[in-house]
Amino acid sequence: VKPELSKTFDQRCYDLLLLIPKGKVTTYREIAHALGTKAYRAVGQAMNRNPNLVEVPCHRVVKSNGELGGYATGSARKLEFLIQEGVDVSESGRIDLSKFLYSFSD
DNA sequence: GCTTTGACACTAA
DNA sequence: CTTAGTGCCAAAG
Repeated sequence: VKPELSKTFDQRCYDLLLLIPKGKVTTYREIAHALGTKAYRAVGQAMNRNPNLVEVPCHRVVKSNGELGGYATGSARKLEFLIQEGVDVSESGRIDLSKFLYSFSD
């Protein structure tokens, strides 16, 4: 993927989110990596500020350890969305990244 | 332009 | 498995 440098960091994050196929998830780490930075937290900040939950599938972004992480309107919504898209979430609220992780490596 | 704020990650104990 | 501490970096105040 070739992020457009003219856009803001936040915008680039959103662009990457649009590449995530349905039924898959990615991690804050993967996004940061794809952008060539280690701003894991800044990625989360971008999501948190994202007012537009319908344009950007921010619910497909989880922590690198497989936990759900947070969500602007409540982590419960995030869980529902993921289940709805076919992602298996274990009882403890974890996702098997070896099966559902989408990488931006290209 | 410096300080604070986090939807995180990693290591060590 | 859990807790505690450190690092990270863009955006907002």
